[in-house]
Amino acid sequence: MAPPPLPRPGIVSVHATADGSVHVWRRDPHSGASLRETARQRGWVYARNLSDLTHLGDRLTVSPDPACAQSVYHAQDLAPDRPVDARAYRYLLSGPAPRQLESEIQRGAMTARALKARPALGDLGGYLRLGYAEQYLIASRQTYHQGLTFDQPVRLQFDLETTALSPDEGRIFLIAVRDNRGLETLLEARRAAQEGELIGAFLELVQERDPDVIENHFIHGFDLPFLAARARRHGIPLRLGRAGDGVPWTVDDGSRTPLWVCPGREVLDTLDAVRRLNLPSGGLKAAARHFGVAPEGRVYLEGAQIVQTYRDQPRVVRAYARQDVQEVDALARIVLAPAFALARLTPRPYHRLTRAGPAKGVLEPMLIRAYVEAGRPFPASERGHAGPHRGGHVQLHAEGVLRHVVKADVASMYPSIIRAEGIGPRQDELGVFHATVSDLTTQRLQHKLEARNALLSEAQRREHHAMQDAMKLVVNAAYGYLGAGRLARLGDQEAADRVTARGRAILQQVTSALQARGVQLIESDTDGVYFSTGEDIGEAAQRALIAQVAAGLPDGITLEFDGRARAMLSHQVKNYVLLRYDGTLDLSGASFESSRSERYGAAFLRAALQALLQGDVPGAQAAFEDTARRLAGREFTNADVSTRVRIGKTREAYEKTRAQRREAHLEAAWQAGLDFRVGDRIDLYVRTGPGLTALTDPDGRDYDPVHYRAALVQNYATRLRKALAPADWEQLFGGRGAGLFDRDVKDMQVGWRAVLNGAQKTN
DNA sequence: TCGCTCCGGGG
DNA sequence: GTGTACGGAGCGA
Repeated sequence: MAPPPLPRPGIVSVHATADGSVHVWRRDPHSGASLRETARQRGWVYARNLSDLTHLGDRLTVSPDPACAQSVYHAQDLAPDRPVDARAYRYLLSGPAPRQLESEIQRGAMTARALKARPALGDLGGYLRLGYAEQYLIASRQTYHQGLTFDQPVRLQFDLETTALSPDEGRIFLIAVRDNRGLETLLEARRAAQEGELIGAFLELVQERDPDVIENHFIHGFDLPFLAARARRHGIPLRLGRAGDGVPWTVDDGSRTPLWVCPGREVLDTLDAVRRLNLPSGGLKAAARHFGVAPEGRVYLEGAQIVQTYRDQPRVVRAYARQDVQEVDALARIVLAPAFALARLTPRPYHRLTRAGPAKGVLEPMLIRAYVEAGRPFPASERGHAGPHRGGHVQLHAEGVLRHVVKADVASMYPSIIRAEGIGPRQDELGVFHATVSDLTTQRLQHKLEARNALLSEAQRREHHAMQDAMKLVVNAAYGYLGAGRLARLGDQEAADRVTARGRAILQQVTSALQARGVQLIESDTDGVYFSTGEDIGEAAQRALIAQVAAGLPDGITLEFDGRARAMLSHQVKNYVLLRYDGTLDLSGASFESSRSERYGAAFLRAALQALLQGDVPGAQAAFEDTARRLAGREFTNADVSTRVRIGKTREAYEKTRAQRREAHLEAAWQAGLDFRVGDRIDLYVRTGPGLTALTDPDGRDYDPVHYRAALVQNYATRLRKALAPADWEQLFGGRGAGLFDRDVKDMQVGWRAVLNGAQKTN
């Protein structure tokens, strides 16, 4: 490769094409000015051997030196004087332009491998090729965003309001636009005939504001495809970008909604980032509320109401649309910050990073870059090994209600082990895996400190926080990458096994040391352990106890205090409830936080848990009796007992199969005459007589009390079994009615029992 | 337990 | 024009 140009800060977008032209947009970190540069690149591909290129004859030069500009095709031999694994990528190929190089490889492979059709480069074994922008960033030793904070690039948000969800059925009547330089405006087309002008005005506005980044929620799945379809219908070229004709295109990256790429501007979808957070809903409004950034006086409109509301009260819809883009801006600052920071670390464009997996998509390009920069062959993949992979150690030591509970965990256990033990893939002769994890961990600590440095501004601290978050993401991906099998080029399952084996040993050491100090273990899981001190010894003493155990651990391994609780109901591994000292209840695991829970049952469970965790058995009984009484007296509404399910068919599709096979959920919706589609959610409840029924009257009370009384025991009271002696549980919830040998409830106590050798496994 | 398919989300 | 793919739930075998 040619000697790298000097890296310069402030890259906000790179558009590199197969013909070798590269456009780079920068934002000057000091003046804020936008700079555009044009470069050419030859492109490069790692190759195992040169057997597909013999047809090039003397157009191909082979030497240990990097290509010079004159050589048409060049193969740099990265291991000229040493033996190298035949499966290693020994050569760095380059040509006049990426496409020409690739075409020659493909052409040569057809003859060399006697193929009938021209193969895709990706299907040809023996090559390692990255995207053109990635090739440019690595070759020029640059990454995005050096010296830039999140708001230095011009960020523009826009949001469409349309008359339907599909561009075949609806049109755009309003576009809300704002940017982080003070723009906030609405463009409208009150009549259908004005839609073309509306789109034109929007495109003009984008060119005028010249943003580096375009953001919205679900922009890849809704706004851009809708806009593109409507523009096409009007014959308007969608000049949104700033290179070539500026028209965006889609890239199928394997996800359901293709990625839209806009030359010279980064298209960022806040939904992609939100999806990583596993919130109950990924919707814009829910995410904004979750992060507390919903604007004051937020207008909420159902999608289907929007058109009618616009007709009757246009101001409401205008406010709604304006708030949408404000919300996207606020949400983006939070959820896009990790991707923005990651773009400084890995040689990939910003817009790729909300979708890129942290291992293959973020870490691996960094590893490849390290080999390219060192001028060394990229190692051959390890063949997977046969032995079964063992994960972390998970064990239940006690079940029932325990008091004064502490959680201790090993900080960043797997990365710490990788670092402390020098673990890395066998084939990684440069040790870049270990060096990368190690460097990132060190730098991360620095950023963590700076993020808390009171001398820095809020914005600076936020940048440091985002940086340490990004580094954490990569570092945590490292273990998974080792074990990822064939997908990971520098994966090594044996190394992954060494990490987990060491982790199990460390956890074992922690639990033994705790036991030796007389505490009761409750549950240990991979890198953490819950235990009870029996008596309340206070937080300081609990922390001191953990510190004593930590002192016996190997260098580089830290055991931390990770919270405490007044009491814990241990139900099953990973299924437990904590009563904090401030009275709040934390429920964990599918047994306690199922999305299918009915409102009446969830309320009972919380009330009963609250009582039991305070040792108040009569209180739990009262909650049960109260719920049972209200069920029998139909004091709950149908909505209180209903559960929400998702529909997997349309009404039409079900109509066809209904005669052969009835499906309970669909049948209920069908009977109710609902016009349902795939993905619709419907609420169902059980009625006396007809059984499962769609909820059409939420305030009604015609549910089946007998069914729900049984469900109260089966689905909810069951979760309390471990807290009580079996006979007591039967007496309280078993539904036998009062008996001769009944104990007085006031004499009953919550309790726990040790689980001797059960429930031990690895995950 | 595994492997496959489908969904999310937007007006 | 770009690039080997997201994560979880739910289902059937």
